[in-house]
Amino acid sequence: MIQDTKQRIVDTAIAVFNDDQSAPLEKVAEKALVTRRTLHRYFKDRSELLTACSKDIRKRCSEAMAAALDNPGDSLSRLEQLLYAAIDCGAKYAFFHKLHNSDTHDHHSTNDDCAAYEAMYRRFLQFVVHLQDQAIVSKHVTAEWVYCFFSGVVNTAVKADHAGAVAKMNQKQFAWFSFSRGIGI
Amino acid sequence: MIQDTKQRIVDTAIAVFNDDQSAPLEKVAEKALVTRRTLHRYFKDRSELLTACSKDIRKRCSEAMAAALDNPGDSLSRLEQLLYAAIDCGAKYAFFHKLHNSDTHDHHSTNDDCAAYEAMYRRFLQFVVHLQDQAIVSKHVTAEWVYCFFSGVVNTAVKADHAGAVAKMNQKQFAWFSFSRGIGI
DNA sequence: CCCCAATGTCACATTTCTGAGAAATTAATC
DNA sequence: GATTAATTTCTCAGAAATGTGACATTGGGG
Repeated sequence: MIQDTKQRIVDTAIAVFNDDQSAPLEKVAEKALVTRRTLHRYFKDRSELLTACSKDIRKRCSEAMAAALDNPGDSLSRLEQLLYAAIDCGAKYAFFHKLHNSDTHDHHSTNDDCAAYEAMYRRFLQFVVHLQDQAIVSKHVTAEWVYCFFSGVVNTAVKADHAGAVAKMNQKQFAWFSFSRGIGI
Repeated sequence: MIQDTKQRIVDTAIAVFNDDQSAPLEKVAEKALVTRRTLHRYFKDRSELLTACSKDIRKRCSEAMAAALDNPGDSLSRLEQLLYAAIDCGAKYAFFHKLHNSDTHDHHSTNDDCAAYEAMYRRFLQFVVHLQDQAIVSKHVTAEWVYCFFSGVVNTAVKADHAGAVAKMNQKQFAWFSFSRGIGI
């Protein structure tokens, strides 16, 4: 039960901060259905909450991505699973990406969260290059672009779902359609 | 000169708010290379600045998109020009989209800005349906998804450029490659 | 029924953000 | 070089956000 509330606050905070970095904590508390006072019982201050978010993201998101890549099966279906995994992470994935690519963020490989992001990023690039060597992914685009595009499609899918612009059942189907073709598959 | 500063503040504000809605005005002023006091001389308060941003966006972005659609030439190249126009609008386009799709935003067709957004949105959908009828765009995806995807690709291209993840000369090329194929062209 | 852990309520000090006045400074124009 | 417009600097008061302490309330488990 205690973990329940704490986790709910973190999940809410990720969604809120992903949308608005400087949103007041009151907003997070409200959406998490607790008082600001309760929020502060679990997290001393804003930065501690941010840290918790970052850690949670690292754990869930990074692990989900790694799991998809570790999948048995051919490269192509691994790529597909990777996309689905990221979409399932939703705001978490979006925030993961945003956190480590913001102007203010100074990257330190010594920081566990940065290291995890970097590892995921590197592995992704490597995987794409591998797919390009197999002539599965087009060489008209760079691996860096494929990564950006991947993140973009995930964001699009998550937002479209949230806005109700696509039926739930179509979300992943459309995302994979556009992503796979968009990288020349 | 007076217009210079005012416009610079608006441009900066759009970029800053696009990244962080609740960013303090100090941040906007700093990036616009003026004092917060100067900012307040042009804009009474935050909401007036926001309004100015919204109007500026409507003007530049909406017009650029309309111009691309009014182009002579075949449908396909119009679509391509539309994408390039949106990418050229950069943060403005992103913010246009964000403003009118945020949870807090309550849409009123009577509001000029909302009306402009709605008009652009409708025209886009109509155009896509037209392309689908001509069998240029795949019918596997809905027009709504194509719109979301379009915005997503624009965002991706703008961010990738800003982050230096792609060479400037490749930005539009990659974006069109991924977008066009991503909708089944 | 009582206890205890989780949460809520309220009150408060502190900090940051906001908006505006007045005078000083800079820059361009004549 | 005097004049004027634009901007900065300094100041301040009020608003909003933040963080905390003391105490009340609630809702299971013993």
